Amino acid sequence: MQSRPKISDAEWQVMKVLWQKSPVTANEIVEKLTAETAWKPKTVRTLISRLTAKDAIGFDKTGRQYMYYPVLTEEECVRQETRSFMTRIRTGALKPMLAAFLEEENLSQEEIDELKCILDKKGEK
Amino acid sequence: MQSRPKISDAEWQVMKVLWQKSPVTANEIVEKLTAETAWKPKTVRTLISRLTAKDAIGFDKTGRQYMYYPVLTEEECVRQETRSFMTRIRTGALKPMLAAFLEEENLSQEEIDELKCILDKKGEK
DNA sequence: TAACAAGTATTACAGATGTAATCCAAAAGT
DNA sequence: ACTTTTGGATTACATCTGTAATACTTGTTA
Repeated sequence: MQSRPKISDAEWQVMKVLWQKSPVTANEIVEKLTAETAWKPKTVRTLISRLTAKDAIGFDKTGRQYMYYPVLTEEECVRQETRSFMTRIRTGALKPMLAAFLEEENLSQEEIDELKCILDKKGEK
Repeated sequence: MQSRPKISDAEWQVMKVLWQKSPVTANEIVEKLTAETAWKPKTVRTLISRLTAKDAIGFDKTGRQYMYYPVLTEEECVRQETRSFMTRIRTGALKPMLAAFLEEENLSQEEIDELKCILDKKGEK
């Protein structure tokens, strides 16, 4: 069971590692994250455990070590986050919110063009 | 003290009420929110208390009732949320994320046009 | 002025989260 | 085979959140 388990901030870090490359051992995850963050190895282990408990990631036991892989895709999770972000932010008018959002981001010219392209497609449909 | 207190999901609902209109009495907030949500009046009171504790909102005591008003502006809060949303989501490439983001939203034609307008302005500058 | 009503403040309590440490079992080395 | 190591499972614990209920104060009313 797990329609849409909530992934916490810290857990997201682990998901991101697995989305980049999988399957990997717990140790590989630990190495990456202890390098990027200030977490102790045990902390990362805890996050991994919680994610498996939530069925957000899975593993195959190949001998002593487990090989972890993501169960939830990055797509779904981004979608999920987007939804909760939007409901949180939105007061009614979408525009001021998105304006602030876009202001906040330092978009490159290419990114801007790509976004316009996406919007065009949505527009004509 | 409060550089950037974290506003929880439930607390955001209260902030949104105050951003729409302020100052208001606790009762007005309670009425709005018990109508929109399934919360009991006491629950809303708790949220109000926590927000004052965080200095996210303030009040003037006029007699026995307090008049509440937001201390943090909607702008700052949206910016804040945007930032944490982006750092959470972002793996490196902005595009796939924003694509999913825009896909997810059901934008009206007008909204699409407005966004393109915002993008244009960013683009030319 | 005493009792009441209406707001505010305090307390409650379970589950999520951040951040680990300790315990246990099996693999690996001696 | 016994001990050491190592990785996974269990336990820890404070804070934050969701969701309220109870207690306390002080205007208001009889």
